Amino acid sequence: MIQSERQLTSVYAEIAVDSPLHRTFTYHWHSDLTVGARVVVPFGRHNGEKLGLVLQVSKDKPKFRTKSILSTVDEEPIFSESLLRLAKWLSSYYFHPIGLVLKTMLPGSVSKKKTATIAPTELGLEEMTEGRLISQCLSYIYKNKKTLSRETFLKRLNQWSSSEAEVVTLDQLLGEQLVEVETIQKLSLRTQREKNGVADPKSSQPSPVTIEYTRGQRVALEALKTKRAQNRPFLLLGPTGSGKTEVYLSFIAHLFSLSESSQVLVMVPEISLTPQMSIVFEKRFPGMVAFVHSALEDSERWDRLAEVRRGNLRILIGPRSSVFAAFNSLSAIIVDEEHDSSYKQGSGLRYQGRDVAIVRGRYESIPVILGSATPSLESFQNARLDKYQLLQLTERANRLAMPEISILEHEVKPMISQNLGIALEETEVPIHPSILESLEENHKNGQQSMVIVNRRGFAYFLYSKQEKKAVSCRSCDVTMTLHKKREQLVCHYCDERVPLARVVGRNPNDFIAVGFGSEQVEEFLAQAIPSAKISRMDSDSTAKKGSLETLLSAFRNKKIDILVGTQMLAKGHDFEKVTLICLIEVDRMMSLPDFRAGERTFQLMVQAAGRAGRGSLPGRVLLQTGMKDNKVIKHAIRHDYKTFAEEELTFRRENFFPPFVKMLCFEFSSESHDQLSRYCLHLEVLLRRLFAENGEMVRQLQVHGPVPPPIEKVRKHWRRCLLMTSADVMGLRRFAELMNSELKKAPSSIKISIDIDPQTLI
DNA sequence: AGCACGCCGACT
DNA sequence: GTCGGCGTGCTC
Repeated sequence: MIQSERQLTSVYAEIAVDSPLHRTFTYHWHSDLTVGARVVVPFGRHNGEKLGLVLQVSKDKPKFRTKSILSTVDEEPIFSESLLRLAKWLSSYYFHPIGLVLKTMLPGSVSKKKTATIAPTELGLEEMTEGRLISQCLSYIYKNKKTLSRETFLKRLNQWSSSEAEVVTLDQLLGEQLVEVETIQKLSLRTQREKNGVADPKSSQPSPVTIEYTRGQRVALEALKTKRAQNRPFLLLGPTGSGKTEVYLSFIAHLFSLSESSQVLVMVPEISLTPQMSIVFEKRFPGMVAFVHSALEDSERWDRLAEVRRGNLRILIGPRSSVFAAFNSLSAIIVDEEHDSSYKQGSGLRYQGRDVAIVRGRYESIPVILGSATPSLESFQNARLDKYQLLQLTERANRLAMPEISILEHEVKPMISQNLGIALEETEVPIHPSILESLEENHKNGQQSMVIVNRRGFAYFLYSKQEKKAVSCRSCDVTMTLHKKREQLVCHYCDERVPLARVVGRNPNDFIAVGFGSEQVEEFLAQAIPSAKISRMDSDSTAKKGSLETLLSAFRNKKIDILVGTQMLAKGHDFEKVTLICLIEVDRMMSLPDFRAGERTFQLMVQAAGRAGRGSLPGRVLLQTGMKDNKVIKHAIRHDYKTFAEEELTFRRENFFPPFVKMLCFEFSSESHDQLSRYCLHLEVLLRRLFAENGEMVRQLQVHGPVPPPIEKVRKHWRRCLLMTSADVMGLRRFAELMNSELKKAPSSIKISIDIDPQTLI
């Protein structure tokens, strides 16, 4: 009877397992299963416990033998149907195993604890039956158990040793092979603590506001309200200060007025996750906002996301990973500063959060709004093609003119090549005298300034006159950056630190610090303008938890006169009192060997300029450059995004760059330079063969490489890149799939990863 | 990714 | 003779 009942209710489930395999597995279970819920399954020869996710349930018995699921975890699905669909899209689009995709989408769900257990060996078991002292010890420790955690084992060993006044050590027992150590992975899962189970959205209302909207804001809002169901993303193009945030807020309020339960996802760049952002939203939507960021503990993040999933919190503000959050009733996605590079994940599942947002919006039939003053050319082109609906804000909401950008030409000293052995002179910070003057004047007038330098540290590198070369990192093929205050040389790629004294030894005069970074500018300005309080904001000075907030509030409260920092400064912060922005050295950024160098420089300049004059006083921007005739710089100075974009698009079209072609990059890395270069030779043969065999597919395909990237070695791993571009998206994908299956045969010493739509070519 | 099986070099 | 290198294949 029981047997037949079991057979009646027995189900077979397609499970995505937490392992890097591009396939799913089938397990059985004795009662019904929920699609989208987590389960624990036995996996592999040793049936180790692994986390799985139910993708599909079927009553049909498969032809092969199946194992049974060990236990179910969630009663309610943790992934909705559309999120599962998104997971499958991610897996196929980014060539990433479905199990790992799901794991990435659910951060903090598993914490794998490795527990060491100690078990008696066969010899040990025999020994226990003997009467010797060591036998008594073993029997005492184990009593009736077969395995013990290392902890318990040691505790009992200690107890026995002290009571018997005989010391037996673990090493001794191991040495005599009476016991052995095993490590097992214990799966520990975070579950939903269902509070009442039912959604209980905070019944508070948006705070009433009276705002005088600009014409642009009114038009944009009207379009959002009337066309939100069109299933076409919006691109909200608006200069800094034109009131994009107000448009978001009003639109959200509108959505909330339509439905009591609707929720909104607001994606923001990692760096602008400052308290400021939360204050604006919290003020307008009190008690309705959940805020997640990378610094949160897993448990904290999990709890906040659970509140969103239940529908108790109605707005989620978070970085790129928040695009995976489960909602009770999601009704819109907003991607603020959509051009920002932090939307792209750099390792593992290398997704572009903005693109994923677009796909999710499509799957859930909800509007997606991309906002930026300087949209990515991909998005702008989509707007030109009417794939996105363009909404434009033209005037600044506070009626202030955009800050004027003035150029200060400075002599471009040729960058010293590290190995040429050219005699070097002591370098100094090449800050234009007028910049210094202006900073001083601005300070005297009681106003605040920012100086943006796009490199942290004190000096680019340390040059040894005697050896005629720069000090390099031993794990990476880059020079190490001098950090003077910490008296260290730091590798900005692997973070290795070497004390300065150890490098310089007894003859510091043999070394010259070349180039300058934020630290040196800070020091230089402190000397040049002693009356001003100068601080620095970069990833070094804000590494400690809470220090960013401290620095920001100090600056906002005018405890700091001049803030020196990296690009971090240019993004999103709204300081009312800043009236002068100095951009030092955008030239190097412009000269990077990447087709997006111009786009990035434009974005940095315009974003930085947008920081000035946000309050009642007009702002000013000083740009120090040796490239005053450069078109990108010219357009940036006039804040002329459209002309810049049109010209840049022409350049991209003519040179077969995105958005006119699709790009993907295979990355090969290995600790052995030899094996890597040998494998790359093999790759070339393989490529030639695949080209010969797939004429039609490769017609528009351009392959570059495999070549060593500009930085060939990182963390002791040598690298090669194989870049493929094509205007024929399907052809490119099919070829990549073909390549990918061939690459499965690669030796294990070669690590292979694929970057779809790479953002940097480095 | 792990993990085991399997086949060839330098050591007790 | 064996320990151990990493190539290869498998995971419901």
